[in-house]
Formats: sequence, C-alpha cells, structure tokens
Amino acid sequence: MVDDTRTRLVDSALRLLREGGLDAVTLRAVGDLAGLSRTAPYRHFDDKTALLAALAVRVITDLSAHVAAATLEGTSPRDRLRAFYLSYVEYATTHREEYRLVFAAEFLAGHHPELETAIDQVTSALGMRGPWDGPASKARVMALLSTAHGLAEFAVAGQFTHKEIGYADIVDVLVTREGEP
Amino acid sequence: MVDDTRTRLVDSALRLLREGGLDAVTLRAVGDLAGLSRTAPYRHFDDKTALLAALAVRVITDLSAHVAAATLEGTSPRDRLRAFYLSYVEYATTHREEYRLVFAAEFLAGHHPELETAIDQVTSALGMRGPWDGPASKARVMALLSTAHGLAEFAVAGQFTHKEIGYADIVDVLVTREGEP
DNA sequence: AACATCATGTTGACAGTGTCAACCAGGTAC
DNA sequence: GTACCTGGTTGACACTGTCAACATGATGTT
Repeated sequence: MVDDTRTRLVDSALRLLREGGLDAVTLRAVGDLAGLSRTAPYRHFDDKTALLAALAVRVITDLSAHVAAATLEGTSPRDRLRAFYLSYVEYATTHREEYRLVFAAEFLAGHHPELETAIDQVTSALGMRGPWDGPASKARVMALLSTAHGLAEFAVAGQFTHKEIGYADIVDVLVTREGEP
Repeated sequence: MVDDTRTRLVDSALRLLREGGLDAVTLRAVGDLAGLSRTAPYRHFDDKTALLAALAVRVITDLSAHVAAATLEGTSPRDRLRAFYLSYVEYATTHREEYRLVFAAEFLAGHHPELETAIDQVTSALGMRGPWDGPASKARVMALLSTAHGLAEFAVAGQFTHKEIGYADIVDVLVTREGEP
C-alpha cells in the first residue's frame, strides 16, 4: 500500500477523538500515537483541518453504512422510515465525538464526493427509487436528512436526557405525521 | 448598572465573532476591544467557555425573538409554520457565525432557563396552546425545532448553495407534507 | 477615623498548540 | 553518478488559555 502511513495517521486521530474528544486531537499527539514525530502529519496533510476533513469522511462513510443497513431491515415503508431515524440518532449518540466533528469541521463547505455517495446509499435504502427520482425526490431526501440531523444534534447535546420526552417520542411524531398546529 | 463591564465584554466578543469568526474570539482580543487588559474577562467569567455560554444565551434570545415575530405574521396555521421555518433558516444564514457558536459550545448541555423561555416564545407564536399542551405537544414542538435546526445547519454549511434545490424547496416539502417513501 | 475586606483590575510567567524553516536520508530518473 | 523528489526529523516562533502575584479603590465594621 502506498498511503499506509496516511491512513495510520487518521486511525490515530480517530482513536484520540474517541477517547478524549476533539481537544485531544492535537497534531503532536496524532504523530506520537502513529509512532512518528510531531510534524509528521504535515507530510500527508496540508493542514490540521485537512486531517480532520479526512477523519470526517471516514466517519460519514461509517455512519451512512450503519444507517443504510438498519433502514433496509424495515419491512413496510413506515417501518423503514422509523428505522432510518432511530438508527441515525443511535449512531450519533453512541459516537458523539465523531458525529460532532463532522459538523464542527469546515469540511462540509468543500466538495466531498463521499457525501453524495452516502446520500445515495441512504436514499436507496429508503426505497426511494424510480418514481421518486428527480429534484422533487432530492428535496424530500434532504428534508429527511436535515430532520434526522437536527434530532441527532439535540440528542447529542443532551436535550432529551432529563426531559419528560425522549427522542423516540419525537420520531413517533415524525413518522406518524398527523395534523400540524 | 452593576455589571456594565460584563455586558460590554459580551458585546466585544459578539463583535469579534461576527467579524472574524470563532477563531477571532480570543480572551485577549475581547479584553482589548473592551478597553481592558487581556485577563480582564477572568474577573467576570470563570472560563472562556463561560464567556461563550453567555454569548450563546444572547444569540438564542435574539434568534427566538426574531423567529417568534416572523411566525406571528402568518395568517393561517400553515402560513405560520412556513414563516417559522423560513425565518429560522434566514436568521441562521445571516448570522452564521453566531448560530454556529450556539451549537458548537458546550453550553447546550448545561441548564439555561433562557432556552426554555425561547422555546415557549416560539410555541406560543405557532399558536400551539390549549388543546396542544401536554407532553404530546412538547414532542411536536421539539420535532419542529430539531427539523428547523437541521435545515439551518445544512444551509449554514453551504449544502444548498450550488445545488439544484434550495432550502425553500425543502420547506415546501416540510409544510405540505404529502406521502412518505 | 482607622482598619480590614473584597471586587476589579493589572502584569509576568508557563505550558501547549499550529505552523514554518532548515536539514537529512533514501529511493528514482536521467 | 548526479540531480531530485518523497517522507521524515528537530528547532524555533507567535499565539493561546490560564494562573499567581500584585495594585487600588470602594465598602463596611468597629
């Protein structure tokens, strides 16, 4: 493999992120954990944010695979929708530091093809094919994704921990969409 | 006023945030802009995060006032819902650094009464009173808020800038909620 | 009136951090 | 055999959050 050390650097960064949060991901620590020196990351990434972007790509890939797999298990369309929401939030809350990184980093602004791959994966898992294609369907997918993301961030921020309602209640509201105010 | 300098420090922090992003908000710069010395903030805030939390409270208060006012202008319930979503996203995109701060800071984890005040304000602006009260209504409000937040963050991250769909299309989907996949 | 206390402010210092410049080894290309 | 690029190192720099020590004025107590 040509870029072995590059992936090893991302490995180290991921481990540091999981164990100590974003603050623990320092270039020196990353190099150290990879068995290299402090400035070694600079031979593989322009910047610290470039390293974090690579890390975010890995997280997104993992997230979309997890969500797509869980969504496929639903039998009815409504079941799949519920599985989509629940698995998304579940992933975010069990990988909270990683999930936070994805949206804290600037990388969402740049163009990353993995993002569209992830969206496609989830789209097909939801069964939105054929008649659902086209821009109208894209808007619907983005609506689902942003809803899931908002829910996940509220959950990660601990907004549902000591409240009388949990995110499962909210998923209920979202899935069985009865009248609005 | 007793705590004049305290609010002046938050003023300085807000201005720095607006002009240079979160990176520009350094304790030294805050003290400097307030006409004080570098460590002056430590006489009014335990921590840098404490200062940022105070700043986040101010942003949230402003955001909820803006959204509540815009929502009240809607005539029909569906109009109000659309106004809610649109004004929320509009505020986030026109104050992107401030909006980012609110969810980047750790302060959402702590208990801040202003948060519930803001939620109440938006709830009443949406006209969710009387029969809508109770935990079922709370879940519905949280569903609305997390959806708006997810949409706002996608918009702030620039996910809709060069795409064939904009966030207005997604609001359409959300407001006129027809069949799911 | 004299004294102690406290809130508010200052400067000095310290450990970390991202980043760059300079240098070094080894493999590849001509 | 020589030039050059890739991947790697150490040294240094400016900047940051934070703390300790010190100043100073107001406040309150006796």
